This record gives sequence, structure tokens and C-alpha cells, in this order.
Amino acid sequence: MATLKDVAALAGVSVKTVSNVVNGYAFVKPDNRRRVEEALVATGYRPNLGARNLRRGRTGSLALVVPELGIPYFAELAGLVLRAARAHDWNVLIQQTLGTREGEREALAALGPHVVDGAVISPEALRGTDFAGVSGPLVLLGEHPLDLPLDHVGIDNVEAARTAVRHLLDLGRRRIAAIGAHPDRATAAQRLRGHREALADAGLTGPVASVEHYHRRDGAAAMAALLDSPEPPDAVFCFNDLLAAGALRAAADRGVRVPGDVAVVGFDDDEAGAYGSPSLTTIAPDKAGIARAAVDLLRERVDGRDLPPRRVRTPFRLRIRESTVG
Amino acid sequence: MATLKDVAALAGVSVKTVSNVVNGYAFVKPDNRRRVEEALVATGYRPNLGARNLRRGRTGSLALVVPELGIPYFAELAGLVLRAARAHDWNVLIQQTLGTREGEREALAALGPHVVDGAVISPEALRGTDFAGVSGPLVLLGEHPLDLPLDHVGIDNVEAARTAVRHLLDLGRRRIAAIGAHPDRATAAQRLRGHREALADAGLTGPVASVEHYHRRDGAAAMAALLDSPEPPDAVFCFNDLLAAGALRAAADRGVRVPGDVAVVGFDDDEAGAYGSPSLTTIAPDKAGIARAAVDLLRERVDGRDLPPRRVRTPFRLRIRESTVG
DNA sequence: ATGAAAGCGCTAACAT
DNA sequence: ATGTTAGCGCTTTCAT
Repeated sequence: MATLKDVAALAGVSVKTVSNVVNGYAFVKPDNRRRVEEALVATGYRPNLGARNLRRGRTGSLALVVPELGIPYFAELAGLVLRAARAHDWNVLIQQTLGTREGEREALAALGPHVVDGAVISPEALRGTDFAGVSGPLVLLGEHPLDLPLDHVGIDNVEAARTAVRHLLDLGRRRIAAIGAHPDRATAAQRLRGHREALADAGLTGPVASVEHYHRRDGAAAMAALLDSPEPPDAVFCFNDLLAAGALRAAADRGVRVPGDVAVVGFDDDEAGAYGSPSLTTIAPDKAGIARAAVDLLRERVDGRDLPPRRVRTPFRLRIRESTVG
Repeated sequence: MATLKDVAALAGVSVKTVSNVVNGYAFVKPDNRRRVEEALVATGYRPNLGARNLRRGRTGSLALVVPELGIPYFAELAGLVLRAARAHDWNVLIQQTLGTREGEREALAALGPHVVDGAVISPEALRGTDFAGVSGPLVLLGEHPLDLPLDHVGIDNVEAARTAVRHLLDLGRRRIAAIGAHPDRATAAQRLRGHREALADAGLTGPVASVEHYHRRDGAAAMAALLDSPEPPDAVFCFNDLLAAGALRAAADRGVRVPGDVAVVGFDDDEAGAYGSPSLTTIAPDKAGIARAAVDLLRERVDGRDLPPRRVRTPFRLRIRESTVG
């Protein structure tokens, strides 16, 4: 692999001049420029980004930390972050945490200093203290009770959950369950609160099912238990579309009709939900907006502006489909 | 950020000794070791990986190049590659190509030399000549007619497609369509060939639908056209589960029963297919095996062994579900 | 406008 | 066992 020095030798100039040409510096004698450019192609020179970054003190990469790429919401989000990052000439390095605090701490540790310019992280179970040793700029996805001087971007989960449950109430449903409670996930607490508040406004309460993971399997198990209970619900609000997919399947397995016997609402707007039978009513966050905002925020931080922590609240909408208005 | 030099100064030793401690070199005087370790924690020292890699001539990262993370198969595969790479202390940098030749060439170019130690790439439309300027070790996912001295890992697509179509024939279906033909995708050609051959063995032929993308939308459109044709098929083999999901939806929209009127087989074994109604019969590749093999192969190449190009053929199985044997 | 040389933080060869 | 030093490839003063 040719280095600047090789090129300089071939062109008969100093490395400085070659560097100037490579970096588009304007004032290079035309004759030298030509010779350098020829040497550049002759050697097939490609800059060593590692060396350049070492010198510049930047890495050219950012980290994206998510629970799991197997969860469609995060896969889609990751794709959008990749796209947004490319606009800033950033490479993206992805880490999976599996949604555990341990995994999240490991991820934070693994990308110690100098490996990325900053990180976009979607924490599930992190405590404030876990951020102590963190090096670079950080943007948090989702709302968190963590009172840290960090940028956040995400939707209003409480309001979104309220919207979902109100939709069910408007449809005349009265026994509305929630599936997805989790002891130490911040978003779960918020969505649960939205569920509780919307019901309270109507003078109601509803059963709550906890899950260990946000996977289809867990949604199916929770739904099965709910349907087999003495007082089965006439509607279910699931905290993500995977849980909802499992719930739909459990209903089908029992011959329970959706939405006839029980209406189902999800959260995330995975494309799979739009194509299933019945198609899934869901809360649709603006994922592209989230990805873009997160990367832009990170860029500003990395550029060193000394800004106060910001919270960007992205919009969402309720997409009504067959699982509630078949 | 503390450097080796800072630590050395604080501990009153040379950088070499600190480096020895940091790198777990055995022979350090206990007293010095203790002092260095104290200085290490006192300064909160974290090695500058960029500098270390510059020196070692490695980057500590590998690239994974896939069409799109929005496609569940690639999202899941990416998650598995992430996991496999962690076992080798590799960070993974993901690039999306959107399945176009242009995107694939850009991805190859973007990760010029020095940014990754090597790449795992899942090419769709790449020609042999596009690999000319590639720097490091490369492992190709899927089988490709490209006659390049590169490692490949993937399943036998022709045989897998044959298996899918034979299953349909065994069920008594006689008009078996294929959805997913594409002019310049290597895997499409292979699956098409399997379809054709299995039918030919039974003295049959079947309609073939081309698609532009491998998305649900395209599957739905293709299925709609097939069902509306003068001689609708009694079975459909889709080249991935997304196309199959679209096909199932199109059938449902027309009141066509699956598998009663038309049986559907997919490819990839996305988990969504197992939970849908009807659940989807599909070809299930060993994704974890593919991810592991690819990363292991890359590791050997990076370690500089001068090996001949290898092809690892990973197993697959047919998962029979409701969409063919309701 | 360009060259010489220092230095980013680290590892490894060499010396002691 | 540990210190000294060169050098990975690049950018950037500082001269000229």
C-alpha cells in the first residue's frame, strides 16, 4: 500500500505538497499538482484513515447501540441511522445489548475512547451511574428518567399510549389489557402510565401482563393467559408490534376473533403488521425523523459546540387497521 | 484523556513498563506493577485504539455489507455476525447497498484500506470486475458465479428451491408459480433454476413472476397478477419470506384460501412467518452457522494464512407450516 | 508555494 | 526487568 512518502518520492516533491493536493489545498504550483496527481494514480494511493484520524483526533465512526437487530423496529431504525450517518461521512459501528443492563454497560465500555466520535444509544435498563465512565458525546434514544446532561430524542410515550387506549375506548371496549410491563425498562413504565391514565379518565382499570422480553413468544404467552383468565379482555394494547404479533397468533390459536372478540393495538409500526391478517393497528413513530435528529444532534456535539442538553420530541400517529376496526 | 506517558510519569517508570503491564506482559517487578496499576486507575487510563492499531497495522473492525437492514433476513444475519465478531474482539461496521450494483460498489470503495481488517459481503448484483480495487480480505455470502479467488459461504440455492417445489408437488399441486425472478441477482437465478428443474422432473412448467425488489409490496403485486390471470396457480414458491408475506396478503384480500386454493412457500424462515395466520412454510437456512463460518473464514484470512479460496456450504431445512398443510 | 521536522499514542526492537 | 528510541502514516507548525 502506497504512502504519502512513496507518492512524494515518485513525484519529486515533499510529503507536504502531496498532502496539500490530497486535501484539496488551493495553492499548489500547477506543474507540481500535475506531477503529484500522476503519482497518485500511478501508485494507487489511498490515505490511511487510521493515521489521519490519529492525527486529527477523530475516528470517522459513530456507534449505534441497540438491544437487538432481530427486533424489526431496531433493525429499521439502524438502517435509517446508517443512511443519516452517511450524509455526515460517518461509518456506523453497531453494538447489541440484548436489552440487559449488563449488555448495555459492556457496549459502553467496549467503545471506549478513540474508537468512535460519539454514540447513539437506545438504553433499556441503564442507570444513571452507568454513564460515569463514558467518554464521548452521547445521544439517547427514547425518554429516560435519567437526569443526565445528555441529548434525548424520542416520542412522548405516555401520550402515545394514551392515544392507543383512547382509540380502544372510543370503539366501545371496556376491558382493555396492557401487555409489556417490565420492571426496569423506562419505556415500559411510560406506556403503562399512558394505559393507566387513559383508563382512569374513563373510570376504568385494566389487567396488565408483564413480559421478560419484547418478542413474539412473550406476546403469545401473555395473550394466552389473558384469554384463559376468568375475565378475558375485549381489547389489548401491546407495547410493541412483536408482542402484538404473538397476541394475534394466540387469539387465532384459540379461535378468538380479532377484532370481533378482542381488538389489538401494537406499537412501532413494523411493516409486517400492515401485511398480516388481520393487519395491525399500531402507534407509528417517525423513525426516519428520530434517526436524522439523533445523528444531527451528535454531529453538533462532536463539532464541539458547548450546548445545553436538548430533548427532541418526534411526532407519532395512530395507524388504524383491521385489528381494531375489522 | 490520559496517555501512556502520563501514566508512566505518575508511576515513575518508563512507558515500556506501563505498556507491559497494560498488555499483560508477565515479567514486571511486583513493586513496579503495583505502582503502575495505581497510576492506571488514578488517571483513568484507556488505551487509544487508533494509535495501537496504527502501530499494529490492524483496525479492530470488520465491515458487513448487506442490501438492507429493513429486510428481516439481513437484520437477523447482521445480529448474528455481530455476535460472532465479538468472539474475535472485532467491532462491526455495517453498510447498506440497497441491493444495487452502484450501492455495492460504493460500499466497497467507502471501506478503502485501513478502515477495516476485512469484510463480509452479501452481494446481489456485483460483477467480477467490481472487485478489482478491493483492498483487504473478503468473504462472500451466498453463491456466486463470480469466478474470483474469494471465500464463499452459503446454502445450495438450487437444491433448496428444488426441495420447496418438490414439497408442493408431493402435496398434489400441479400449477406451481415462482415469485422473485430478477435480471441480475445471482440467488434469483439459482432459485429459479431449482424451480424449473423440480417441475421439469415432473413433466411440468409453471409461471414465473419477476420483481424489482424483494419486499412485501412486490410479493403482493405479483401474487395479485397471478391470481387474476386466466390460469391461476394452485401453489406459489416465493424467493423470500417478504414476498411470501405480500403474497399471503394478496390472497387474503381476494378471498383466496391458503392453502386450500393456493399453497405458499417462502424462503429465509423469518420469525414473522411462524406467527402469521396462516403460518408460513419456508426454507430455513442455518443463519447462525452462516454468520459464524463467515467470520471464522475472515479471521483466518486476516491472520494471513495463505489459503486457497474455500466454499463453505451450510445446511438448510424445509419448515412445513400451515401455508401448505393447513 | 513548498520543504523540514515535530508529534498524534502506541508497540517493538534494541540496549542495558 | 526496564529504559530508550524509532516509527506506524498522517497533518501541521515553522521556516524559507
